[in-house]
Amino acid sequence: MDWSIQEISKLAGTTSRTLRHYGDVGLLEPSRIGSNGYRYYDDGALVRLQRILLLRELGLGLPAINEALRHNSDSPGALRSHLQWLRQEEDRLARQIASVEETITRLEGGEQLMAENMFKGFDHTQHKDEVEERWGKDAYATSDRWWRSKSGAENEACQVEISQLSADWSTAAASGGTADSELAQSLARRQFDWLSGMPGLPASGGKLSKEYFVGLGEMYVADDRFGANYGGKADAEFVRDAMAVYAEKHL
Amino acid sequence: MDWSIQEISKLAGTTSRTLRHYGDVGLLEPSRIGSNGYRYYDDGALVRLQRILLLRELGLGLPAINEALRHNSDSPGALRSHLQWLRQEEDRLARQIASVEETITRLEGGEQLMAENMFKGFDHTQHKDEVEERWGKDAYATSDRWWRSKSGAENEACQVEISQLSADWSTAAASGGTADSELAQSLARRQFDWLSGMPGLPASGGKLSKEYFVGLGEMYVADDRFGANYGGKADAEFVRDAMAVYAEKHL
DNA sequence: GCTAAACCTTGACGTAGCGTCAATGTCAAG
DNA sequence: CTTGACATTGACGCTACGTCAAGGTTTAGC
Repeated sequence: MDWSIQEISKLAGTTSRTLRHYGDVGLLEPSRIGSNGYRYYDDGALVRLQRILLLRELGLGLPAINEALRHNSDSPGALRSHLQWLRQEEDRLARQIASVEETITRLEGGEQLMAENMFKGFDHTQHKDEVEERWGKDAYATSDRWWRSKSGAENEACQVEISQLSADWSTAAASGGTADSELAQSLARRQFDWLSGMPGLPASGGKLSKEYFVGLGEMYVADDRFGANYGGKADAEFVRDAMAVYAEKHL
Repeated sequence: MDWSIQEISKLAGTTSRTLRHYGDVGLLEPSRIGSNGYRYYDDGALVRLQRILLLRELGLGLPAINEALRHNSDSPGALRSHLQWLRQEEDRLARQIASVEETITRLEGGEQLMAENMFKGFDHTQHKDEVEERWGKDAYATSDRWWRSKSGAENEACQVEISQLSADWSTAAASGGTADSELAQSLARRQFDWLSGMPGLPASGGKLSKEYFVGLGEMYVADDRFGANYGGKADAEFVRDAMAVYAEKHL
């Protein structure tokens, strides 16, 4: 007892195109091929097809399905790892939804579509490649995880803090003071303190590493994103210099 | 002040390939193109690029981003509809996760990776919404549990039985007999007996409810899935009529 | 002035899983 | 014999780029 390609496709609730595709990728071959080239499927193929479709509905990819069926159709191994992936996706989606909601809220509050960008460049996570090269992959990953793990409220508080700091730097730079002025140094200390609150950053003697702190200042100048969010390169240089002075004095 | 393609890609934390792609699809054109064909981007382009990347991280597609930026970069309209889609995805994922977990549990219980599809359309559980509306949630849930609770062997036996019944219906419909022919009526009785074996179905006087039996026949016609598994709408009508005749005579 | 390194260009394939023509051959019914 | 339904292979399309490939440009060092 066998069926034509269209018959079996209807039996299983799919399309003939799908069956041809499964044949092409070696997932389900016809049990017989007529002299005219027609594909015919028997009930063994039907059972396999139904298993394939079941697994597909569960979200597995075709290669994974092939593996699962080839290895042992009744062992939950493939499903377990697939479940992990699904949970990760769920997490990712949840975070993305939270981000979108937050962004909408901020837009409604009259803020610009720049919010995180102001923050960008202030910590090292935006200089991924360079930071990985200089301080190792963990520094980036840890800090990034930390940032992403913050709740909406915490996140917002962070944003406010960094926005304030950012605005104060701008003001100070515009006021024409020097990098070793009291104002600039107090800002450098706030910046240091803020960075100290982030985990995974290079430290020495329990404090944020001097090398890292100075290097970050250099990045601000080298990487124009920072300057782009402020008054330009001059401001970035001002910040860098103030940080360098602070580092020499206190680190 | 403008940057080369690689400079701006690093500034924004992306790649030159991405920038070329954005140029190709008209999402972000270079602000200037040198006589040698080199692309150059100014700070206006940088701002736009950063907005693009922000929206992209939120999961919007490139066309949607283009719309959002062209229409009004600070209106949350696009984000709202995107949020809806994200929530749907979240729902879908949650359901998929539940299904996978259930499947794993059943596999651990020694059950087979069964084809529920052969069975599709023949009982009411495939018409979930409608059956819940007409006969209450219990009818669906009970029957579904019953089905799922069957062991692999039982399940397979069931499959064979229902496949046979299904095939016989097809033959009878194709043979051109009437709904009140002996053949059709014997099939209706087999169908009735089979359904009688399922728990949770509406009954009256110890027998399967006439109303339910007739209604199920109507569903076969109304819901194209049934016809799709057979010879089309005509066959479904044949089955429905035979069932109705049987119900009048015996219920 | 030459050369190698580094950076630029366009072009095209690959990805996941089919949907959707297109051009053409085959089969069952009237 | 014709018509219509169904079959075949082939190839493009879709998302958002990654990844060569082949070849031109600029820059830095000798």
